[in-house]
Amino acid sequence: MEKASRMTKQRKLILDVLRSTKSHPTADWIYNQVRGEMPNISLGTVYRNLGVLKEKGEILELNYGSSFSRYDCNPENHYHLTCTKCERVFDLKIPIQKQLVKEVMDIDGHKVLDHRLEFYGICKECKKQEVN
Amino acid sequence: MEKASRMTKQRKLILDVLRSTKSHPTADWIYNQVRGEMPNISLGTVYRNLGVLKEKGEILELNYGSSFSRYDCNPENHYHLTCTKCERVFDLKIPIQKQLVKEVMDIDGHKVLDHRLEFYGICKECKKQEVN
DNA sequence: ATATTTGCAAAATTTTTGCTGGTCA
DNA sequence: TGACCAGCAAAAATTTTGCAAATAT
Repeated sequence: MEKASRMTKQRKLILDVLRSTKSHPTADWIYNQVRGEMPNISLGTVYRNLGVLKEKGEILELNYGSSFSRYDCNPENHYHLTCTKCERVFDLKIPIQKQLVKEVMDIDGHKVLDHRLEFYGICKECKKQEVN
Repeated sequence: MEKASRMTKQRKLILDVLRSTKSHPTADWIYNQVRGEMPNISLGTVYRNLGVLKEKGEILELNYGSSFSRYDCNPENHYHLTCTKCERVFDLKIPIQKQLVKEVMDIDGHKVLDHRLEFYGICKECKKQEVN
């Protein structure tokens, strides 16, 4: 059975901060935000709580294409585009591609439990500023 | 214009080691393999060369779903399945999903230059050993 | 009451970098 | 010959962990 867990002030604050932004922040960014409200919180606590929240399925850890993780308050699988110009990560509206899972099972014979799809390119906003 | 680059003994050996395996090894694994042949090579050199080879488009760096990178001697985009049981990474045969790129451009309005698709699950071999 | 969590600091892990001398083309 | 590269070792960057005190339920 699942381990008990408490909703401490720290954990709640971390979750609130993550839910209050549309960006996909790093642990360090979250740490700095949270410190505004709770100056003595430690970075270790932030990491531990992000880990717990991830285990409970309340958030996602994104560690794609860089040496550090970003976190996402939306635990449902969805896809992202990382802008190579401004480095921001955007949620995409395109639907989950369920047929891919079937395809991998049929063609490659593995049992698929999960998948991640990440795009890289120039975001809508940076595109406007591009000279042709 | 592009920077010149030399095929040093070290760089060649690193590339050969990477090309000789179907696994998707870490820098440290490559380092240890290469040391068998060239005991004085340094880990820094391995990292530097993997970086150069990646820049030249000869290999891929895979940094998805873990805290460290793996490397792939096949520089063409292709998809992987990471087995959550044996931790191995498998190349998949399913074709590149070009329509996804168009979908992201049409639905989300970003300019897509590249994409990565990673699957997680139980590989063909581990599946056999599973009890039902 | 007590299992869980915190803050702190130290350590672990993975990767990068400065420097000086060596080497490929 | 001269830009590029190697080895070494130290540092950087990110994340994890041990411990004693505090806290949520």
